[in-house]
Amino acid sequence: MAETDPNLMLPIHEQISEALRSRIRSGELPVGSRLPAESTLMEEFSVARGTVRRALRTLNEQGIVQTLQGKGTYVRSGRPEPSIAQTLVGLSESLSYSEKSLTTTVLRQDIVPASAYPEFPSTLDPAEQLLFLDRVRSLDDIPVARLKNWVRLSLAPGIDGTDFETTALFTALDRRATGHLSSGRRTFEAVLADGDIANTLRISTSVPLLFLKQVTYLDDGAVVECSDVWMDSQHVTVAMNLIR
Amino acid sequence: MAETDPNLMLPIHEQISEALRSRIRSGELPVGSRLPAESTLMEEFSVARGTVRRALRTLNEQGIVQTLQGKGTYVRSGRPEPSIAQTLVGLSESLSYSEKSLTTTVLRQDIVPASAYPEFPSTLDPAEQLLFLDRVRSLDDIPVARLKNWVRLSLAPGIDGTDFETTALFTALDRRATGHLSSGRRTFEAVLADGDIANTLRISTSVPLLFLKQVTYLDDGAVVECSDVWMDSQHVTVAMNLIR
DNA sequence: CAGTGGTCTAGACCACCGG
DNA sequence: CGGTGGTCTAGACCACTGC
Repeated sequence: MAETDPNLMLPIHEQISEALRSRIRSGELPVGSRLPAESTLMEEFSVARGTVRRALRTLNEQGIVQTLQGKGTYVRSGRPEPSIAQTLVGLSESLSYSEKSLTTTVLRQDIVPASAYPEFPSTLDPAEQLLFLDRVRSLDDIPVARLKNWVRLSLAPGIDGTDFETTALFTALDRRATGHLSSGRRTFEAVLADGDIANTLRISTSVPLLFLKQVTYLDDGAVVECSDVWMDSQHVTVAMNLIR
Repeated sequence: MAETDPNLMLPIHEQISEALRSRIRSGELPVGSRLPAESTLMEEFSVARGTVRRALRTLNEQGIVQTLQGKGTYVRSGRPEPSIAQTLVGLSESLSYSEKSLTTTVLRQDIVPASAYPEFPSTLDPAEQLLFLDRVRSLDDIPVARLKNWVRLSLAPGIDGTDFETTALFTALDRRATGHLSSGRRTFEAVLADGDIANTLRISTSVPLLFLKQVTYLDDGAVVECSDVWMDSQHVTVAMNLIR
């Protein structure tokens, strides 16, 4: 693997996976076709087998190819459209695939001490400042989701000046965070709406809601943000695509 | 790594990841603590570094630990919920990471014509045979999930002879399906239990349940199975890990 | 600086698949 | 059977972390 610009130096396994991705995009490796055997790729890229396998692992994890023992590695049939749940994106990024108009109303946007939210999923100095965001998302003017977010201001300085009616939280985080957003975790539960939630979603308290708890991590493992989301599944469904 | 029973022979890296999972469950490795360094684990298990890394990779993918360059591998905060959602696995595969005992009761196991389930997510000959499975999953004898599955017998011949109290559906599908399981799709909703569901889960009809609709595809894109799952989120939480 | 994980090599043996 | 991927070893060098 030649590499001309030292600034663009990427691990060899990433260069290989990108080269293969490119062949798949161009149609040189059509859907359903078999990739060259690992031994062939070793020779072609002049690397050890472990490096080829590391590259193929990435493509498998991305759902681009599927490796079958004793048979080979095959280009997957057409990639499913981006799903809301599989990669780390904000709710608005995923809902925006819909044709309906998405609007956001900010109910509260305050700076609070960490002691005001002891459930924050990592231990904080009680005096640390958090940005508290309380919003309602509507599709075609029907409220469908209530979102409460807590953001560590020390890890996203200046984010409190954002207009969150027009800017998605993830967009602001990408710009302001001291590190890169790296991973997240979501849990799903079913709950009944409490009075406050029911009011803003204009439903009764006996309606079951989809409740998501989310945590967003930076590269270094620090929790930069966490959120509670209640969704009315009569109006929005959470879907995800899965890879074996 | 000694291995006495050749029938139970598992790859060494899986034995190591299970050993570490067990230490985490038992509290020997508490939340937030650092795992032994890879070099230490090499000595302890008498394996090469690559094998240790393969084991840690599994735990990372399952969201149980988080590895940080130059620092170490840490036990993740939060309950170790099984991450059912990121890769295509059956419910039992994901719940089995819990320390509780998982049991399955089969309520019905019948062959029905496709006409009996018009909601099947692909167009079928009304006379085609489907295996209908109706099961209850319990953790420590508390019923936590009700599962209804419809499997196309023509794509998984002989699967109707399986004992589904001891064999997971995905295990049977892996063995019987005419192609490889390749992908799937899940949707999440919150619903109220109807009378029948409430009875089997021993809850009232006003309890909100997590409702999952799932579809499983083969390599060639054919729908081989679909299912409806109701889960009591007071007892089980669905979690997923997300990568940016 | 020492310790950690990330990458990479060059071999080896095995299990699975298909003809 | 030959070809494929799955596992595993025993090294090596490097980048990042924290003291």
